[in-house]
Amino acid sequence: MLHGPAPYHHGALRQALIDATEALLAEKGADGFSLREVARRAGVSAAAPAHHFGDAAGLLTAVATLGFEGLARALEAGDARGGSDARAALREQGIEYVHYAMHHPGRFRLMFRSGQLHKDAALEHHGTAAFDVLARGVRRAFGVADAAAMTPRHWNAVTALWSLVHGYAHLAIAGKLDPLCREQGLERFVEGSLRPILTATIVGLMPDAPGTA
Amino acid sequence: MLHGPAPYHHGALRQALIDATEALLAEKGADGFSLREVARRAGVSAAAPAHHFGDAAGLLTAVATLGFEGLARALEAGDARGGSDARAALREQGIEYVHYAMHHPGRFRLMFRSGQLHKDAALEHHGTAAFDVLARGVRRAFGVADAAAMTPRHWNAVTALWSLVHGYAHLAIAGKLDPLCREQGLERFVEGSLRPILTATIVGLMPDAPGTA
DNA sequence: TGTACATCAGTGAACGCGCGTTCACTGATGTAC
DNA sequence: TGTACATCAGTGAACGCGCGTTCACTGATGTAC
Repeated sequence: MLHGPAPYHHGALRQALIDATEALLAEKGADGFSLREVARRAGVSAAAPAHHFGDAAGLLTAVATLGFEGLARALEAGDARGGSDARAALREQGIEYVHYAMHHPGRFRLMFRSGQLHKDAALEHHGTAAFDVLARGVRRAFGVADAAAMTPRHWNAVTALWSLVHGYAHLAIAGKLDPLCREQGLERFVEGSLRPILTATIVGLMPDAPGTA
Repeated sequence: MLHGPAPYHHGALRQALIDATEALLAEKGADGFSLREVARRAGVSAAAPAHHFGDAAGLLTAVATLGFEGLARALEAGDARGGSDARAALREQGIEYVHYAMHHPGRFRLMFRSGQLHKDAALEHHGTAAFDVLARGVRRAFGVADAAAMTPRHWNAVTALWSLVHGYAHLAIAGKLDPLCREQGLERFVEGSLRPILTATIVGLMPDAPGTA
């Protein structure tokens, strides 16, 4: 297959820029990001990214939005893996959350750096959607049928689980858990510690709730 | 008291630069930071900060080191407030951790952005010292006399509590808890939710351990 | 106590660099007839 | 089906800016005698 000269109209510039941004985030984090560097990697002119996305925050917001979409999918997959055991489903969601962050550290950090993102309906929507997966999981584990029936105690459980996995994820990708690994790699350490931590925490938060649906 | 012309030798340049950096972090976060801006705020020449600290990472490392020192002190204070009740002491440590982050968000985030910091013995030392306050609290709550007697289960409790408060702190300063506040301010929300969350989590992590020393 | 001198903290002008943004442009695409 | 034209995605050279760093310097401080 012969490669002619690049066509004047890229055709998939948006995706190319997003891919380049993902690669850049993975490699250097959000600090190494610049519109010009992204343009260079995508093989387009320096002005192209701003032409498409308005400014750097526009491009980063698009990437963060996709990030929340991916996170929500991951949480759904964890939830499904738990099957009819509501607590197991919640635990698997937590494991997915941490794995997602560890596999996409640059993207994950970006998603929570609101200072570099636009306030945007799509971003907000997908952020809320991911949160809702967790909230539904907690509701199911408590046996609360209706979203309106959530009490402060139930919301506290949501907050606690989110905080737990969010903190664990952050510490893991910041290398702060490395000293706790003791010979084994981070991957193995997480495998050994995250599940019991989640199990114990879930029991603490809902000792008397129905364990399975 | 008359202010003469600024003396050629500043005399407290180090502290002035650290103060300016703290103010800048508080105002614009680590992204708005530059050596020139710090110099401007401290009223010294553009070259002065690098002269003193080598480079930006040097100055930021100094600030982060002080940050860990302050965090350790805050945790100690929380621990003391808990008195002889080891679980209460642990809970108060957690509350201090979150409050520290909320009162110094820029500094707190910097402390965990190892990409912008030097690997430094003093930084490492004070980071470990803060961690050790928490680890000692857990040891006491489990009734483990010797550090060498810590089992994986005990370390998991340390990891879990650290993750919980770290995640809670991050979410709080990122504004992610705002939608959960329901009319009340973040401050009040934290006051109402953090304590029960910590209490329940501690129970989950150490259901059979001696509650008080 | 006074003088000479070394040290070194901090200066300030200059540098080159990568950045985001501009703007007149190019040329592929899609639509009207 | 062919032609004319509007649209607009993307170009590329140029701009001004703030940055970190350099380097010859200044002048206060501390020490030796």
